[in-house]
Amino acid sequence: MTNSDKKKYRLRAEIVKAMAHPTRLFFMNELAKGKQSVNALREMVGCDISTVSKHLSVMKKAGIVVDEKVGNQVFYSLKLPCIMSFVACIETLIKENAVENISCL
Amino acid sequence: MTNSDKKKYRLRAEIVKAMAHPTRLFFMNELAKGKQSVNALREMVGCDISTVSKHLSVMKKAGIVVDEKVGNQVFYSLKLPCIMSFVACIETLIKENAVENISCL
DNA sequence: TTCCTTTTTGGCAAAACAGCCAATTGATGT
DNA sequence: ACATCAATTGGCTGTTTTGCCAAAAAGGAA
Repeated sequence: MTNSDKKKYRLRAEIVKAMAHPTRLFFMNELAKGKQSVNALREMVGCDISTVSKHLSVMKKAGIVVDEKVGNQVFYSLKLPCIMSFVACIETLIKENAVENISCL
Repeated sequence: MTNSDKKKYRLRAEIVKAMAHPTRLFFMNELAKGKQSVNALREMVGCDISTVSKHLSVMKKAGIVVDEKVGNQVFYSLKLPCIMSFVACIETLIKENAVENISCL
């Protein structure tokens, strides 16, 4: 594995890691429907606003979402909708796994 | 967020987490080309065989890979090739981000 | 059986992550 | 200026993850 390969996989991992959390996957789902303020997202998940803000900052740093200030508040939106096709694939995998579990009974 | 929603996102996160590591993303790439033994993968990445085995076991538990015993050794292969289309999407995102960084100079 | 090869498991210490509170920053209005 | 609302940041603790070594399984060959 070359050095630039290592960099490549580290870069990919940074993005995948930024999705690897239930709350952040939920945000992706909501933001795919349209932009939302930090507080609106907070209300949906019910945890501390600082926690929400930190989740969003991780996603922003990875380039998954973009933020936009409107007056007092900050709206986040999904940067690349193609990201959601990946979620569809994950769902396929979940269904596959479920079928397998059933056949193992 | 309903209870079954929470479960849904936890389930998704489990799979995404199993990909969220440079070494594991590299393995996905290699296994997409064809099955490989644990030791062959170890030689590619250069870390301890126990580390490799644990990475693979995480991926297997998540349903990303399947294993197959052949005599002495164990071969792993990618379960759902569709997973790799997600990597393509990540690459798009990386390129997008790179372009943005350039325009910020 | 004994030896050798391949892989998995247990255990441990270092590093990274999650989520809360408190304090701060930023924008708006009085 | 002051108060208020929205969001971010710092700091802290508890949890999870990583990656190594050593030990144990699991096969195959002598």
